Amino acid sequence: MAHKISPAEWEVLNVLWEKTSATGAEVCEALAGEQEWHPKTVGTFLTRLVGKGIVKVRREGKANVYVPAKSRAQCIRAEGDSFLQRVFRGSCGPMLLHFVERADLSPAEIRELERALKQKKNKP
Amino acid sequence: MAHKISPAEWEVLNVLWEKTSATGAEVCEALAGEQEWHPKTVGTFLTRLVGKGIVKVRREGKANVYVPAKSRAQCIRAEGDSFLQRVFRGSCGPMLLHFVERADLSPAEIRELERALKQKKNKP
DNA sequence: GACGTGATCTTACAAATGTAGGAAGTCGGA
DNA sequence: TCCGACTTCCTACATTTGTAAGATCACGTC
Repeated sequence: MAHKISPAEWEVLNVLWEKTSATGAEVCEALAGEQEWHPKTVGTFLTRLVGKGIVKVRREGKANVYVPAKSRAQCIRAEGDSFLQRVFRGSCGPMLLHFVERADLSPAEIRELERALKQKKNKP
Repeated sequence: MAHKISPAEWEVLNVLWEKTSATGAEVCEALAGEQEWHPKTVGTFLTRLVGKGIVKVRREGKANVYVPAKSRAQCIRAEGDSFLQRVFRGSCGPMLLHFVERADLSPAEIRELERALKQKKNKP
């Protein structure tokens, strides 16, 4: 948990988790349109992620293949906790209320949330 | 929206919003126990916040009084959006689900959330 | 086996962030 | 009025982050 993940690194990581593994060029391509990053810039982020122990690298032919070393859920948990602490001083209720009021949710998502809440109510 | 609020600045801002206004020493005191910051460090954060236009300063006697220039809600919205984008790629549903499942909610909070969801359902 | 083409590794640098030290201004008292 | 105790203002410095250039290395081809 030591190292923090920067916003740019999150972008890269999201691609990696989605594809389960990728080369630098692949990451770059996947981000095209969203983030116009120079391949070398992406390379830096990947190297840094490896340095932080969040991504592992393996050589395959002439290119490196990067694969996440930590699960998405794990990182989300840490980042979510820190966000909650920072912005809402740890109060979950108000935070959820804020997002629910602001969110753009499909009926299906609303139903699922209601289910989750009901479940929460039943087991203390 | 130009300037970003750093984690340390959030701590300071939270105090300011809570007290509606405070001197450097007061902020420092309010944070004692949570964050062991040197008064000069807190001073730097306050000055930077003023520089970013998020806080206004007014002289009162021998000390400066700092008062937020932006509403808490305004800053929370920006930070929430950025968090949502960065970590959940903008998908509100999964984000909410994550927090609901992980949250520690009182029955009252759960009821309020359910109410908010119901309201959401009724007006698309 | 030399060469061009990509990809990686090493290095750089500016802006932001965390953390203060030192100089200098200001108010309450001796 | 001069002192001491606080405060603030200016300055500093190490890290982290965003953004890449230059050097180098590996592969397929001639």
